[in-house]
Amino acid sequence: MVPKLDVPSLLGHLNLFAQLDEKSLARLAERSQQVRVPRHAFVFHRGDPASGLYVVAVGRVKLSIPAANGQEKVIEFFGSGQAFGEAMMFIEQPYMVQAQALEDCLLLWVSKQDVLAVIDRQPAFARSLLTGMAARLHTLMQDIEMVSLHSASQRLIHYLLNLPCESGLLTLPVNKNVVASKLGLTPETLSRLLHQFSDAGIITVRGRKVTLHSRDALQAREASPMTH
Amino acid sequence: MVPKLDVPSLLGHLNLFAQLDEKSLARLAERSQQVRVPRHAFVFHRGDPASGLYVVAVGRVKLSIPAANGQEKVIEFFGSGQAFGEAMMFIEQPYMVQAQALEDCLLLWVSKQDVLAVIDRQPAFARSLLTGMAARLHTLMQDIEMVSLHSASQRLIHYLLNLPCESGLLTLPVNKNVVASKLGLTPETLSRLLHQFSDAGIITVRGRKVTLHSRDALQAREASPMTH
DNA sequence: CGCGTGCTTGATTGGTCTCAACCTTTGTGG
DNA sequence: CCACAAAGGTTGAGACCAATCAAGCACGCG
Repeated sequence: MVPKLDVPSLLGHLNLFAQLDEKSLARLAERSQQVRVPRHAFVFHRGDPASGLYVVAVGRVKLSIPAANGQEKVIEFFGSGQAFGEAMMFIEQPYMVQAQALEDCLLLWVSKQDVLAVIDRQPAFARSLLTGMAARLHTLMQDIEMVSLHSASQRLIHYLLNLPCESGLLTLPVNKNVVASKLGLTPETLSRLLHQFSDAGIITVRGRKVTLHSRDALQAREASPMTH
Repeated sequence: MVPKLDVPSLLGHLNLFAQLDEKSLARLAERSQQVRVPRHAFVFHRGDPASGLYVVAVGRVKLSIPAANGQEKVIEFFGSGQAFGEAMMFIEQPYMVQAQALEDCLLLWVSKQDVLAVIDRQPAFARSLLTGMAARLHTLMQDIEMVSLHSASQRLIHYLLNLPCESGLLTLPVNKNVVASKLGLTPETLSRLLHQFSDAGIITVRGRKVTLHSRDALQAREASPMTH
C-alpha cells in the first residue's frame, strides 16, 4: 500500500544533502523516518521540543506563529525537496512556530543526533546547513523590513512582483486568507487592495490567477507611498 | 600608541571560537585585521559585499535597516565579544543591513576564506557557527512575532521585562530614539507609553533609568490589550 | 439542494503616526 | 565659566491607515 520510496536518491538530490558521499547518504536515509501528515494536520506545535529536522518528500507545509483567538502569522511555505526545522535543533529551545500540512504530505524526519554526526564527518554538509540557514535569515530580515518599513500596498506589490510569473500571468500559491497573513494584512484589506489595483487597470484578478499588465506601474506604486 | 592586544586570547574566550585548537586559533588571530571605527561611523553599509565576519573587541555596534528620509529600523546590538556579519558570508548577496558604531570601537575582521578553511578542519567550529545563527534566527522570529502580532504597549512591556534588571532597576542600553526604532515605534509614541505606565504607578522613569515597581502589573498589561 | 468556506463590500473605529512647538540636557568654544 | 548650539526628549492637535464589525455573495462539495 505504501508507495515505494527511494529515500537515498530523494535526499541526494536536495541541495542540503548533495555534498554527502554515498555511504553517509545511505546511512542517513536508512535511519530517517517517513511521516505521513494529512491535509490540515500539524507536523508540530509551538512549544514542542525540536529533536530533528524534516524534509518534504511530497506536499506542502506552512510554518506560522500562532496568535490569540485562532489567528496566526504565516512565516513561510515549504514544498517538495525543502527542509525545515533545522535551526531549532541547535539551540535548546522548543519550537516557537507551528508547522501545518497544506496538503496531504509525506515527510522524512532525521534525528538531531544523526545530523550532528554527519556534520562532524563531512564539513561540506555543515556548509550546506550554514548556507541554508543564512538564506533563511536573509528572508526573515526582508520580512522584518517589509512589515516595519512598508505600507500594506507596498508589501502586496513586492509580493506580487516576486512571485513566479510567466509572461505576466501568475497564480497565488495559497488561498487569499493565507496570503493576507503572510503579508501581515487582514483578508479584507488584501481584497480591497487587489480591487484597487484592478480598478487602476494594473492587474486583473480571477480567483487565485493574477495577471500583471504593467510591472512598471506596480513598481512605481511600490516606490512612492501613493496618492490615491 | 596602539594598545597591545592579545588577539588569540581575545578570540579564544568567545563562544564562537572556544572550541578551536591553539594552532587554528593562532593562525586565525594572526590573519585577522584590527579595524578602528569611531563613534557614529559605519562599519559597512547596505549593499556592501560581505567578505568576512566581524568580532567586537571594544565598544558597541548597531545593526539596522536603512529606510527612506534618514530613518532606520534597528535590528540588533552587538557588544564586546560578539560576532556579527557571519550569515551573509554564506550567501552570495551584499549586506541588506548597515552596521554603525554606537561608541568608538575596535573590531577584528576575519575573511570569509579563513572562516571557511577552519570550518573544513574543525567540525566543532561549524557547530558553533550553526548554533549562533540558529539563535539569531530565533530572535528574529521573535521580532517578527512582536511587530506583527502585538501592540505598541505590548512590545514595550516585553522589551522592558527582558532587559537585564537588578532588583527592579534597569537602564536602557541606548537612547530612547534608538529604543523606539528597535521596537518599531516613533519616539513620540514611546515617550507617551512610558508616561502612561509611569502615571499608572507601575514604573518610574528618570532619563535612561527605569524602575519596575511591579513586574506582575506589567505582565498583566502585556496579556490583555488593555482598557485605558 | 443546502451548507460551509472563502471572499467581498460597506460603515465605523481606533491606534499610531505626523507635524509642530517647546522643553531639557549635553557638550563646546569663546 | 558662561553662552549658545545641537541633540535628545516631551507634549498637543489632528490626520490617516488599516483593523474591526457586520452583512452579503459565490462557489464547491457532500
